[in-house]
Order: sequence, then structure tokens, then C-alpha cells
Amino acid sequence: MDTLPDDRPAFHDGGHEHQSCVEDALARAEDLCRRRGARLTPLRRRVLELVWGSHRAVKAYDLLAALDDGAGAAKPPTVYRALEFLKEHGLVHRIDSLNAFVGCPQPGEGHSAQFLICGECGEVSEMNAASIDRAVAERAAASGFALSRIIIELHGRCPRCATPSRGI
Amino acid sequence: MDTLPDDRPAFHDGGHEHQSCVEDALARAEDLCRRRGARLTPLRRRVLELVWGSHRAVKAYDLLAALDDGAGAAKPPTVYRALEFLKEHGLVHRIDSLNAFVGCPQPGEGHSAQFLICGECGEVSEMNAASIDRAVAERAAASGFALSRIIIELHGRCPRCATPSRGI
DNA sequence: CCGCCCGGCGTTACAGTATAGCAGCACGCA
DNA sequence: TGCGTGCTGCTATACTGTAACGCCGGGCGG
Repeated sequence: MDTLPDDRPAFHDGGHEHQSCVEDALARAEDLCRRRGARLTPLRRRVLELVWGSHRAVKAYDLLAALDDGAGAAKPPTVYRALEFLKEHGLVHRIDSLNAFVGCPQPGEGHSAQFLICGECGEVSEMNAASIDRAVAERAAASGFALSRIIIELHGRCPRCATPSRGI
Repeated sequence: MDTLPDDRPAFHDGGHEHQSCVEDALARAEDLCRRRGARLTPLRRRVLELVWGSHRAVKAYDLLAALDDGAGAAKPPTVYRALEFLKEHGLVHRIDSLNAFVGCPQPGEGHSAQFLICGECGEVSEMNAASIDRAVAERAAASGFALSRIIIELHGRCPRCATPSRGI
């Protein structure tokens, strides 16, 4: 068994240039879909863009409301279908403990994913800790359990929210 | 850091004497509530018994239907309140990825819990692998993340379902 | 004993999450 | 041209969960 190094989860400071996060994510998505022959339609692209509107997990019905361009309100299946497509291609993840969705910063790779969810600011950060996956796979195998999907969602406070800010 | 041993998850064979699982669980619950001064009312006891009706995760609305004794149908808040009480006392766990509830075999201890969920037979088994918790806590700490709750839900096939039975 | 409080339960009503199933439309292709 | 396929839109409905109010019974101080 090779020992992959663990990735570092990236939390973002309040002042980071978020527009570039969005643009990069969309560019990665365009690229991945082109390579796979999948169709990143305007609707799907828009939903992905909305999911990337923040580093927090976004609820489907909030997307629905955001899609509503003033005229006809979008209907649930519209957004759920777009999310389904994005999930299938690893462009977004669903956070089960929040019933919400978050953009995947490294789409396309069969990566392990553990989510760090800040209960204060709501930011969700994806880790890729191979060491955790190994520990899990090892224990599952020891029980004779044939593992197919690993859900790890960690709630707590992100570094910025956990550290009392100067001034308090 | 002391190195706790990992527990073994217990899967049950089809023919096990389930009635004793239920009775044991209820006895543990009675005992725990007595020690804590918490009130295991008839309703709460009945909900716990229903949750323990199988080793699968049970949906709130299925409990609701099961509570319906023919006369007046039970209403959602009834069962959700009972589940809330049982969760608070660690007598049941909620499986977020299933929107369902499962009885806890070791209530009362601040244990780590990882759930092995069989997609075939539906059985849910709780592991208590301290090694996994340690790996998770370590990585969270390395990221400066203040961990408060660890959700680990593993989907796959239980040993019985993963092993092709004689006869096929 | 009486009155009060409080926890548990019941009810109504509603909010939030998700899917089934069918119709129309655009596009590529035989 | 005609057809199939994939995307989108719609209606309708199912499923999951909570807010808010009121009743009731039991404990407890007066």
C-alpha cells in the first residue's frame, strides 16, 4: 500500500479575491466536461456558478430562488437535475448532514473527501486525507465489510472562527 | 495519547434471537434513564422499541405509522420529540445519509461511532474504532479546526451480503 | 387543600426537501 | 424528412421536519 501524503484543507480569509475561485472552478468544469464529452449547459453552468458563490454549502431551494430571474420561478426538478449532473461528474458534493451542496475544488479525480464544516461562519472545506481513508478502509475490511462510499463530515469551528479575534 | 483498542462491529445473522436484542436495549435504556433521572415514558419506550425492531435504520414516518394503533393517527411532532429525547440520551443515532434512526447498542458512553450501512439488506452496524477517531482528530487539529462532531457513515455491503451464499 | 409551575403530549398548520411522470423543444443523424 | 436522444419545463405529490399553542397531570410551596 503506497502512502499518499495528506492534502491540506484550504480555508479562505474574508478578503480573498473570490471571483477568481469561481472563475477557476468554472474553467475546471468546462475543461473536465469537454474531455468527457459531457454537456455543461448554460443552466448547469449557472447552477455551478451559484454553488461557488460562496465557500459555504448551498441549499437546493436557495439555488432555486437565485435562479429565479424575476419572471418565471424555477421549479425544483430544474435545480435538482442540474445538481444531479454536477454530482455525477464530481463537480459538487452533497453534504448530507446539511442537506446542502458545495463545489468540489478538485473535480474529476476519485479522491477521498472529508468535509470540515464551520458551525459559525458556515464555511465548508474539503480535505483529502488519505491517512483517514486508509484507517477507515482497514477497519471496514477487518469487519468483512465491502466498502463502497465513505461519508465523513466534521463539524466544528474553522481556524478563523476558533481563534478569538484581536479586539474581543 | 493512550491507544484505545478498536471495537468490533457486530453484524447479526438472519436467525439470531432478536427479541433479546430488543429486551436488552430496553433494559439498558431503563437503567440509564433511572441513573440520570430522565423519564423514559411509555411513548418514548415504545418508540425506542420500534427503532430496535430491526437492525436497520428506521424512518421517522415509518415509526409514525407503526405508532398508529388503529384509532387516532400519531402526528409527526410526537415521534420527533421522542426521537429527540432518545438522541439526547444517546439511545438512538440519526443516520444523516439516510434520514433515519438506529438504536445505539452502547448508550451513555461518549463513544466515537462509525456506521457501516449495508445497501443490500439495510443493516446498520456501529463501530467504535478509536483509531479512526484519532486519525480524524489529528488531521483536524493540523488544520487548526476545532472539532465538535464527527459524522462517519460508511456505505457498502455487510459480510453476509458481500459473500455469495452457497447455492447461487 | 389550593394554586402554581412545568414537563410531556396532542393538534393544527406550515416549512423545507425531493422525486415521478409527462410534454415540448433542439439537435444530430439516418 | 423523419426519428431518436438529451435537456428543460411543468404539474403534482411524496417525504422530512418544525413552530406554536393548548391541555393535562403531577410535584411542590403556600
